[in-house]
Amino acid sequence: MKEKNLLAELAAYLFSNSDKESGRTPSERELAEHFGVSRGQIREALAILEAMRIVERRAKSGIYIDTKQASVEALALFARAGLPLDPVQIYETVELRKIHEIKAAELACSRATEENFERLREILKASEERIAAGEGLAKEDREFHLEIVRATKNGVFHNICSVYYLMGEQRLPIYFNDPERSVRSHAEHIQIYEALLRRDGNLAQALMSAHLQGAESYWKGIIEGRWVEPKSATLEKA
Amino acid sequence: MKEKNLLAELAAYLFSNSDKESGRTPSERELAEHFGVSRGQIREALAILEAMRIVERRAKSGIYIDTKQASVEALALFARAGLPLDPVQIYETVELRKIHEIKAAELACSRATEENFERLREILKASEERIAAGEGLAKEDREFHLEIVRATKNGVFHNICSVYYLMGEQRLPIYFNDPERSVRSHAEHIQIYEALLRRDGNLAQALMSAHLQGAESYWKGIIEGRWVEPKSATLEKA
DNA sequence: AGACCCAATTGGTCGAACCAGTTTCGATAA
DNA sequence: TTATCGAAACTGGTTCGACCAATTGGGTCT
Repeated sequence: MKEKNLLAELAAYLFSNSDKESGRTPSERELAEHFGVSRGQIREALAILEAMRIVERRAKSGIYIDTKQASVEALALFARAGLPLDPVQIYETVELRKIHEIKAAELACSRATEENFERLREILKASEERIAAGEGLAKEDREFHLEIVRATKNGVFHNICSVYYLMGEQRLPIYFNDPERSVRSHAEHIQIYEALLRRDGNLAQALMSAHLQGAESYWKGIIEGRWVEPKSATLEKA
Repeated sequence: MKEKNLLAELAAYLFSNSDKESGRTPSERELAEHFGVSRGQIREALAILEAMRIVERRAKSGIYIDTKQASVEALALFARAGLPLDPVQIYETVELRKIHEIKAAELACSRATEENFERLREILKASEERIAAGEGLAKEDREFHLEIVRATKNGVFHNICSVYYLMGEQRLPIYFNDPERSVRSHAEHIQIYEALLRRDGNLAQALMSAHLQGAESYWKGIIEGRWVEPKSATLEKA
């Protein structure tokens, strides 16, 4: 088994192998030896981690990590890398989604073009097929919601959403494990699509709000006690 | 004069010195020679640029840049590095701010703690002093708005806002060049603060909405023709 | 004109070396 | 015993040179 993702492994290693007091981590040379790669490789990964504000490299001193705070970029990275996320942070992203998407639905009503509607139809069709096959629709759900953001024609908006949507990526499949949930979501998506098509801003907002309420309650329930571990068993209770 | 920020210079260089068709940039060895640094240095910078999705390194082929799209992380980086931002993107961030902060004001009404109010008072006091000194309040403005987001107690929300607030950082001083604008902003900040203190969510929302409308109109005016260049004269007309 | 082949180029990786501050720890002095 | 000081080990920062294998591009042969 080759190490596909040095970045993720390194980040995880640094988190667990750092001095709890100072945050000081093993040296570049030690890390290089531990991972069986050259120092250059380690430095490249550390440069990225530093740019993401995850670690701080102090010349002639050492590498320091602040385990208490994680930046957005860090969260996005972790999602990409498949590292576990704090359930509280997941809930927070859902709350943020609500803020974004309710407004996005309204804006999309006045700005969506035929291209957007075309994409939405494609996504809904794919969703239908997936449900017919008895599968959950994690991927299609994300695409549907992102396309609505895209329809606002605000590039920065879309970029930001793309980044933090990745955060929920690994948890989404669990949410859609329940087939009934997929069916209900799909039905709501269709309603939202129709509201957009009718350019009915108020209705679209209301539908989106109700649609997201489900997910919010779900995650809220999880952080309030009944936390279910998906696959990996190496998650701290935080 | 030493090159303080290789990353920014490299990014700028790659943008201008890439093949318009394929997006292919000079090789690592050429870049190293051009900037007078070792290949390792270039590779480190390229690793960051790649993590930020600004460039793509294809093994045994070359480095490619997609000048058409820039990710959020790229925007944040550019803001940090002091590179010019597309005025359209600035307007888009202002629109996004409206979405975020109106809701943030509402949430803050129910979640703000004494610590938040304390900070807000400090910021308002600093604003007053700055205005009394006849200066614009760029920094205090950002701090005021960020503190409200912080009062929502949603860490992810705060992180994301911190990131893209950096984008407007360089333009903000221009906005507040007009002393009258600083005075008006400050007065509105006080109103918002009082609404938060009274926990009046509806009022806080309304005030925030009106407050941000000014900035939105301002930037909208700029992207619609009358674009004023601040200091640097090396901005492409895009 | 088209198919083919080979040599130059390129990113990926490694290791050794040197520099100049920082840490660490043991020896020395109080 | 405790505090202080100094030297050695360690650390990140940076450079150079080398090798690999796949891609690329130009030239050649058919």
